Amino acid sequence: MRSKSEILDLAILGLLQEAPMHGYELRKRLNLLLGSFRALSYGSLYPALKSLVERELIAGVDTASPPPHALSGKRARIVYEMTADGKEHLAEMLANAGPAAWEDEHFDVRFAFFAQTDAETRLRILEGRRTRLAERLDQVRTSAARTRERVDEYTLELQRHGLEQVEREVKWLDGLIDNERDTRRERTGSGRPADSDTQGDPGSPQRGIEERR
Amino acid sequence: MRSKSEILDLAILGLLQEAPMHGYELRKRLNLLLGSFRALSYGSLYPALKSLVERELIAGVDTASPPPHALSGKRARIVYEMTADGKEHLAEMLANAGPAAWEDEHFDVRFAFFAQTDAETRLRILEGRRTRLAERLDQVRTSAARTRERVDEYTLELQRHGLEQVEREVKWLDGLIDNERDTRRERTGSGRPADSDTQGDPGSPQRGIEERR
DNA sequence: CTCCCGATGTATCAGTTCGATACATCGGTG
DNA sequence: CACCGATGTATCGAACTGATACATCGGGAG
Repeated sequence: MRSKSEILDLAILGLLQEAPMHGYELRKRLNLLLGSFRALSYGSLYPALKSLVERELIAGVDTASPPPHALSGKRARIVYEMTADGKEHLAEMLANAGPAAWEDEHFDVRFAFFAQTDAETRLRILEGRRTRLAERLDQVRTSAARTRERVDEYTLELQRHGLEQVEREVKWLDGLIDNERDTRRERTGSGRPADSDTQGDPGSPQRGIEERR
Repeated sequence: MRSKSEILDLAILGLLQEAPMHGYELRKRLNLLLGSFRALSYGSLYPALKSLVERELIAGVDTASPPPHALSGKRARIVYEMTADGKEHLAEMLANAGPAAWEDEHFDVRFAFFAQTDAETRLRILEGRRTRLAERLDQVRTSAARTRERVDEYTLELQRHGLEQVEREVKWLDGLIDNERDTRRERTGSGRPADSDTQGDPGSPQRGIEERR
């Protein structure tokens, strides 16, 4: 009920934080933000925008009507921008890392806005996510062991591949967590900068993700 | 509209092909079949079952009522089994590899029933899926190149990871495709009638099944 | 210059799916 | 024997999707 719309609110506010935008663009940015696909339909977006406007977390400005004097050749569109309340609300959401934050749908969005999230919360979310995945891994492996004999090879291969994907994701998370810890350690002062990466391709963001504000 | 319920029909029929089952079990099997998660709710399952019964593709037998003589201590449950029409319908669906077959939701299910699918169709689906993924990869890379400068490192990392996952999947598909081709060549190639198994379990992924802890 | 077409843009609706929940029985365990 | 978690069937309202309608913009073909 709330889960989806809540995370959608967060995503919208997060994007509007960077710059005011109109619906169409918002949708595009949202879709490419989330990895690759996962098309968000207008049927979700517009109601969400409406709700946000009603709650006065954002304000919609029609570009066409306001200037009666200047004949802005521009097409009519509604540009949304955050209000003060909206900024506050966003900050709250970003600071709060409830157990929902590491479920599938939520995690990607939360991660996408890590730059606006404090280090504490980042770490909490990453670790929560990791635990969640490990849990799932365990569960699947157990039930897979029970059905081992009764399934054909294709099904088996599908499960194996699924498992591998999740394992890969866990490793990815481990890299990110290490990175966060290193950054934190540097910040809190102790000597060793923990310099070189263990491998050439941990692929995680190199350091230097500082908060600027 | 149809897309989801159609694939759900296929999945149900495919499972019932193996053995008659009741709703609860069907759901469990379905959920662990599909990789790991992706919970299917009863709100979808029961209506689907009802529809299938109406179309007489399956038949539901209440285990409790039939035997008035034997006091079967068994709990009341409805076991579903395929009808002749259902088997026919399933065979049709399995033989048909429309362009929908390699979309995200469909592919997993189609793959899960590859053992019941002929080699021709298997190959078509695998290749269709591969093309689809490559397409997506291309698209994402292009749009990513355009936005490269404007996004923070976490967003970048998220996209990079997403891309990597898809690339990995493409490689996986390549392996499977090669495997199918080899199997096919063996079959059509030199005259070794000894190999003639009725329908294909043979090829299948050979790498996968290694030890689990 | 004009016409057409694909991209941009806002918006809604019917049909589906989901999450929660209700209800009931079964098999253990303390 | 009382509790409790797993098994089992079933439904409802809220939410989401895919399709569609409508309109304007920019640019290339003729």
